[in-house]
Order: sequence, then structure tokens, then C-alpha cells
Amino acid sequence: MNDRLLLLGLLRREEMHGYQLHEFIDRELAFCTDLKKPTAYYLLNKMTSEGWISEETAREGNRPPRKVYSITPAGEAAFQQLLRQNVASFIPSRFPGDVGIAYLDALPPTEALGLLRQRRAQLQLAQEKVSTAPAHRGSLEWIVEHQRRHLAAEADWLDEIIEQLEQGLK
Amino acid sequence: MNDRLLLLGLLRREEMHGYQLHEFIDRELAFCTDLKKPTAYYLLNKMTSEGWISEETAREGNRPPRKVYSITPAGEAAFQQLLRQNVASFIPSRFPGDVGIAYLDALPPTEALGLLRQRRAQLQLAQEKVSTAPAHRGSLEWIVEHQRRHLAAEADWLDEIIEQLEQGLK
DNA sequence: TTCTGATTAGTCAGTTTTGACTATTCAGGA
DNA sequence: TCCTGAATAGTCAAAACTGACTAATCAGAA
Repeated sequence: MNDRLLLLGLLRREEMHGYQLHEFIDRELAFCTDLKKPTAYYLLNKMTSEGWISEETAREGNRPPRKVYSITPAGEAAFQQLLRQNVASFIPSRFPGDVGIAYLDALPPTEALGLLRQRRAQLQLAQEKVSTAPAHRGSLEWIVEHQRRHLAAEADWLDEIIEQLEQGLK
Repeated sequence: MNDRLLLLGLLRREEMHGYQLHEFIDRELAFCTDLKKPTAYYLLNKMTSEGWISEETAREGNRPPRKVYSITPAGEAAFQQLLRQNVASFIPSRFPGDVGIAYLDALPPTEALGLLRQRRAQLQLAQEKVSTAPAHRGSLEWIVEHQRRHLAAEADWLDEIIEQLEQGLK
């Protein structure tokens, strides 16, 4: 339902067509969701048939006609409800990367260390990307801050594992 | 692929049937994945047809026969490969709860505060659950620690948002 | 003007996931 | 003994998701 909320929220600001929506999400909100293009269209169709948004075919210049979506009153109501639900609930995160940590003892310690250092390097890149990101305005800044803190915690934790492994080797 | 890795890793320790696998994951590793039952069976079938595991029908007592899965040499090879891949890569997390934060300004500040406090309370519960969890042995302890740190970062962040909102109200 | 690669806009078939259900066995009380 | 609720062991149809593709337009180079 969170992807629906995301789409509704964007359509609430201004009507858009599918490609535009996906483009925006992919460019500006990549750190927040990774809604794939076909999924976006799927949800737009779904919400249209649910009456949350309405589609209107628009031709601009001599480009082929596009479907422009705009939010309906029912959609606005759904938005209000979904928003409250989202804000009021804590959704626990799963970390698929933990599976590998759980089985770390199946690996020779030296190799494990090398692999973990690779993971650490990628994490570093992610941190740099966030810290050099252009300042977002308003509440988006909180989300960037969220990401920043999460990555920092991640780095601390990984460093500790790496250090413990190093201790074990000596 | 991480769910496959998880299943292979368990089957590596001892052969099991589907229900047993799902039970174990659901009880012991709930903070790590949330592999649903039908998904587990789906993956077991898939991996059987890929030759990673083999199934053997076993009857015990007068219970109906069950399929017992055990890992094959090809499965062990796949495990080794998937494990290295998993350990060596940092998988960025997405936080669906951020969508609500992004649209927080669509809500009256007082109501937003109330909803955020609800979220905070649920987070608190999750933290208590982790801290009272029985000590896991070996590398599982790292995963619990991961969760602990992640939740702490989450709490700090939420508290700051709440405080900023409170400031804005005064 | 014609070609090439990038951008725009979207679709489709196949894969994966899941909510809801079935069916058997077991433990204990009436 | 019979009944009931919990635990065991799964299945199935429907929903959701995605990799790979199509197809039109446009901008600029040759």
C-alpha cells in the first residue's frame, strides 16, 4: 500500500502521466522506494479501476497520445487514510544481508574478512552518495537524514564484525 | 536469492521437511526474514527442479508421508557461491515508512504528532522484544546486535522529528 | 536528407508471492 | 469413548512484480 500512497501523493500535487511519475520517483526518491516501471503502471491501472484516480487521454504536439492521471475525491480520501496508517505504524525492516552473516562460519576466516571488506567499501560509496546529495527541501530532508543515520549504524556494526574477526585471526 | 541461501544453509546442517524449515525460520529467524509458508514450498520445489536439493518421501509412524529435503553437491556449490555473493555485497535498505514522513505536511501538525507518537511506541515494543530475546549463539548474536543498533538509530531519528514538530507548535 | 543513438511512453509474458483454505493427527477433558 | 481445539503439513487460485521487449519521436552528425 505504500507504493499506492507514494503515487497518490504525487498525483495530489499535480496530474501526471505514467512515465513522468516513474521518472520522478526514480530520480528524486530512489533512496526511498525502488518502484519498477511495470509495477507503477500496474498500480495506476489498479487504482483507476478502484476509482482512486482517473485517466484521461491527452495528445500534445504530434506525439502519440498519453494517459494523464489525476486523483479523484475517493483517491484523496484513500490518501488521507493511507497516510495516517503509514505515519502511525512502525514497519520493521528485514536485512537480507544478515543471512550471509548468519552463515559466516561456513567460510575460512581470511576469506570472510576479504568479502566483508568489499561489503564495507560499497557501504562507504552509499554513504558518500547520500552526503553529497543536493539538499532536499522540507520533509524530504528528514528522509535523507534517516538514510544517513541508518548507513552510519550499518557502518559501525560492520566495522565491529570486521574487527572481531581480525582479533580472532591474531 | 537470499531466501534460497537461507534454506540451503539450514538443509546443510540437517535434512528437513518443508513445514519444519518454515517453522524454524518463523520462530528463530523472524527478525531476519519473513519467508511465508507458500513461498518456502515454492522455493523448495524450484531448487529441487534445479538439482540443488533432493526430496525423498518419508513416512513416520502412521502420519501421512512427508517430503524430506536434503542438499545435493550442486546445492552445496550453489550455497558456497550465494554465500560469498551475499557477504560481499551491501544491499541498500528501503524504508516504506519514509513515504509517510515525506507527506507529513499534508497533516495538521497536532495530528501528525499523535500519529508519530504511536509509531514511536511500536518501535519501543520492538526494542524491548530484541533486548529480552534469549542470547543467540555465535554469529546469530551479530544479527541481533544489528537489529539492536538499527532500532536505536530509528528511535533517535524519530525522536528528533517529534521534537522538531513540537518546537514548530510552540 | 538520412542515419544513429538517446529519450519518451508503455506493454507483455512469465515468474514470484501470498491470503485463505484443506486435511490429517494428536492431547486432553467430558 | 467421543469431542474439541491445537499442532502438523501442506496446496491452490489469485494477486503482484519484473526482465525484456516494442515503438514512436527527437536531436544532432554526416
